[in-house]
Amino acid sequence: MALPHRLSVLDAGSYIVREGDRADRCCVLLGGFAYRHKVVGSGARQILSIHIGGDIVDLQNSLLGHADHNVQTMTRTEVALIPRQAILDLCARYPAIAHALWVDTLVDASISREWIANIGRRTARQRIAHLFCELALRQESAGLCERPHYTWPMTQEQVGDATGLTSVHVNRVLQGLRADRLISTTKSSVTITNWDDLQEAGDFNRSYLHLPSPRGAREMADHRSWEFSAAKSY
Amino acid sequence: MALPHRLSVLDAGSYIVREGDRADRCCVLLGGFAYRHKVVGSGARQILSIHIGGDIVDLQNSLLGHADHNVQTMTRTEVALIPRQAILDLCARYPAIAHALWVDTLVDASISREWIANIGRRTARQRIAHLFCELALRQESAGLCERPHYTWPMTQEQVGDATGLTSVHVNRVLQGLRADRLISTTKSSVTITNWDDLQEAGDFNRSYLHLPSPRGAREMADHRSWEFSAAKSY
DNA sequence: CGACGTGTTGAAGGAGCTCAATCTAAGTGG
DNA sequence: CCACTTAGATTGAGCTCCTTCAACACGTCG
Repeated sequence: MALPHRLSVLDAGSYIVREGDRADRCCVLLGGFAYRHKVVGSGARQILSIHIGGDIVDLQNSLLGHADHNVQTMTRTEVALIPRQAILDLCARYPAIAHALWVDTLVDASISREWIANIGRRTARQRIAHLFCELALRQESAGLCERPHYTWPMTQEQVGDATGLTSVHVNRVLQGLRADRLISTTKSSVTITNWDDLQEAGDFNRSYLHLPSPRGAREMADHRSWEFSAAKSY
Repeated sequence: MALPHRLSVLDAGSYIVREGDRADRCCVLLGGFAYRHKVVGSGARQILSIHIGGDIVDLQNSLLGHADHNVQTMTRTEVALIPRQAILDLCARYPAIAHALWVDTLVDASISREWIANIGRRTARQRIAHLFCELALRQESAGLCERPHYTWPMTQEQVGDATGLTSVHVNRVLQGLRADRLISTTKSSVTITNWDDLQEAGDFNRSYLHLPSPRGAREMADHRSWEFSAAKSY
């Protein structure tokens, strides 16, 4: 909050960044949901990632200079817009923060890789179940929801655009998941009735999210050793 | 070369990193080709990215602490292995290098995003044509090849694993591309007979690669301004 | 109340898959 | 230098998962 920033509330469907934009500010999602997407030549849309409160949605664009994809809100959202230069200065002044932000973008990249595998090599049912697991676990880990109830902001068409399917097929697969009592849905929420089976159905393994876990303690130690080295240098 | 490192020559098919490994060193590809991949529950493999001489193939893993995917050589390669801590120290001492490496991983992430769109929303023919364009352009830009002849280290099965297709279907699509005189292939090379048409066939737009271009001068200026800010802080 | 966004359903078709056989070229050992 | 092996490329036939197109249902909101 000490950084210069501007708070803003956006309606669902607003564009935060458009492909090709020169990125002069960086957007942090304070509440609500947003997603990144690209539009291919045929006009079809591919959703690249989904973002929840707390996510930095376009640090990538800020650092690369111009946006290579769109960022759009999925629900009404509250965002903080931070000038690009403020982020750069912050990173220059506090190497440990730079490191933390770097790691944040690396986790983001890890999620992208999992999505490549998800879309490239899994069945429609697996892809959709996997998406449910990911979003639920991330919300839970961010302290936004509690097992087994989660916010589900996506339309079936958006699920299709995220998984490389059509909305019609998504509808049929969802019926299957409901019939098998893995999930139950309302307008804008999901209940994961059976976590174990849903994970199994989605071939889901949380490790790619790099969330804190029993192994967290060791990673923490690593980071500390890095700060130490940094301190040595000055 | 001033960093501590160990040079090594690896046969085709060697694993550089395995999923789950604790990453204590970072691998730079000096020559040859390598690829990242994941294996999903069904046993199918998805290739996540392809790497050429000069690429840093597992900076991500080094910084995240443990590998979330495999890295394997595609041809005989020469690599330099650098201790993880040496990279961290280097970053702590020279913020501008840290920034450059960060940007390198961001470009990597941008390529992953394009792959998501490629696999999720393009036809088999588009996906494969797109892959040809990407690899050719990256080789050219790295000064490894000259238009219109490129090294092509991939088997048809690997092309399938990269594009989410089967090798049988890749074979048929390749026949189509050859018949349309977009490419011609030998054992381990491609000639792109018609760049314009291949780009068109692959719905390819180079911007996601963030290569130097007419707009490069301006980006350079941005980086310099960042260094200035960094200098100010000390 | 009508319009619109979203979810649901049916029927038909096709892009890409599976399985299995065959072909080719480049080793490899004797 | 040749028989043998093997990895990869090629081909055919049948099938299926998912798409396409089109209609309809339902709730919300101005």
